[in-house]
Amino acid sequence: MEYQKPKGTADLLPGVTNIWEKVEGVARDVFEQFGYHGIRTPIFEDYNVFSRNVGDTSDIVEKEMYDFHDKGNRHIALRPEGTAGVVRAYVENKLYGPEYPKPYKVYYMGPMFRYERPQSGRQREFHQIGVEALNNESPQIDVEVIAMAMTLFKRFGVPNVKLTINTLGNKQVRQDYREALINYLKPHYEELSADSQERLYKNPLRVLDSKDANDQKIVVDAPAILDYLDDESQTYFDQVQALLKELGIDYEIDTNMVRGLDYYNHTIFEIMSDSPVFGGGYTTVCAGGRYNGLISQLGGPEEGGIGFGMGVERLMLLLQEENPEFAPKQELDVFFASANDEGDNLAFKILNKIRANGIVADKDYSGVKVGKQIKEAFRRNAKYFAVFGDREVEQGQFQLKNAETKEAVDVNIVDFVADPAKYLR
RNA sequence: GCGGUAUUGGUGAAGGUUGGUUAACACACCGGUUUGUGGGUCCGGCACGCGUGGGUUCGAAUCCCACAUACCGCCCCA
Repeated sequence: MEYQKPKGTADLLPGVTNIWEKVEGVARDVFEQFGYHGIRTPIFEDYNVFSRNVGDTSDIVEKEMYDFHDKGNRHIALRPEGTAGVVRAYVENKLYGPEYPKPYKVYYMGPMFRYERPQSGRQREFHQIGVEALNNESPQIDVEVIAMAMTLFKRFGVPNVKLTINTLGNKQVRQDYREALINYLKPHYEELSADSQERLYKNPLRVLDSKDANDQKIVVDAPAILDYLDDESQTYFDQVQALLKELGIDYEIDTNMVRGLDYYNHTIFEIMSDSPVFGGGYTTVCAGGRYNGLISQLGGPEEGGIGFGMGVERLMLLLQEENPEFAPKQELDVFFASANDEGDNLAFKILNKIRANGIVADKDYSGVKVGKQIKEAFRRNAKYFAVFGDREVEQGQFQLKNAETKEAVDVNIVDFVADPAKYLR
């Protein structure tokens, strides 16, 4: 093989693109229903848009960013996530102005890039569907965003997912808690796994969701963030929970749930699946949270925001397992076969006429024998197939056959072109 | 970034430990049997090559090295 695709990328071919397109279509419908509209921001941004805002304690910035210097010596990075670019666009276009709706609600879907070791459901070029609700600090919006994500999974036909929420509190809370956690873990330093020892000062919250069994034992008695919430943060979290209950949305609180990106605070949530495709245990397919402070950090006003991102590749795995019938089969209304040149020319002309009526139609272009052409009709899932042979064409007709019932009728060409749908039910 | 397993036609793959003449078998596909109506039968065709590049050898899919990619685990994350 002379050329192969770059590591961690994928070719999506017909047969799977129909599933992707259906997923995107369903997502769009749901988002629009909730008042969100599409936004498309660049796939690459100034390196600092991500490095200074996504967070420099996260590996995403430290070692997973796809960055380079362009011919003008600008430091560019392929976007590793969606939020920073959207917020940058929000600020740059002054979408916080009085003439714009508040909150400003957008959605996006597209490729993201992280330089990491590929595994099932994770690639270097991967895709996310995400939403952002900017310019708000209302628990109602938190719950709306969560409800929207849950609705999405319902519409995808995979209702067996688990919602987990937590709060990180405001900036001060986060700081206090971080300190308390370090103080708790310090005496256990020698017992911690090597990974966790490293995490202790860099990002102590990460120790909480360590997979190491011994770490987990230590963490059981660690202080919980809920004990460090101030009144404001506590009230906010209580309101979010109350609203979730009002909408009848089931959830769990996981005080050990943390976030890979630095900009989060207050409400964070994940939607997880324990589908066997993920090889046992829960895997996150959708994650989001609030990021008050990010907008001002990027040069905008002091406003809050909240959003989520969904990994499309993981969603595809889930869909394939839990709802394989999700995407419609590709099929034809009618396929034209012909026995001679005259019939073939006739078929070509009729084909292009009835397509204008919205009929999904195709014909043979290889000139093989009629029998082969008809075989092709079945292979393509045609509902009907038409045969243009000597006998029929002479009489201004063709034979139309229902592929399922095998019922065959001779159809007058003029009548057929006038109202093809009548014959193709 | 670290560790492990793998890579043979359109597909599933046998073969590699014991290097040696035509790379097994099956499916799919193509042609014929059938100048006109899908799946049946029978006949025939279908890898000058075994991820890529080197090396060892009289000779390599088989042994050695490097690289690439895929998959699994860690890190991390959606």
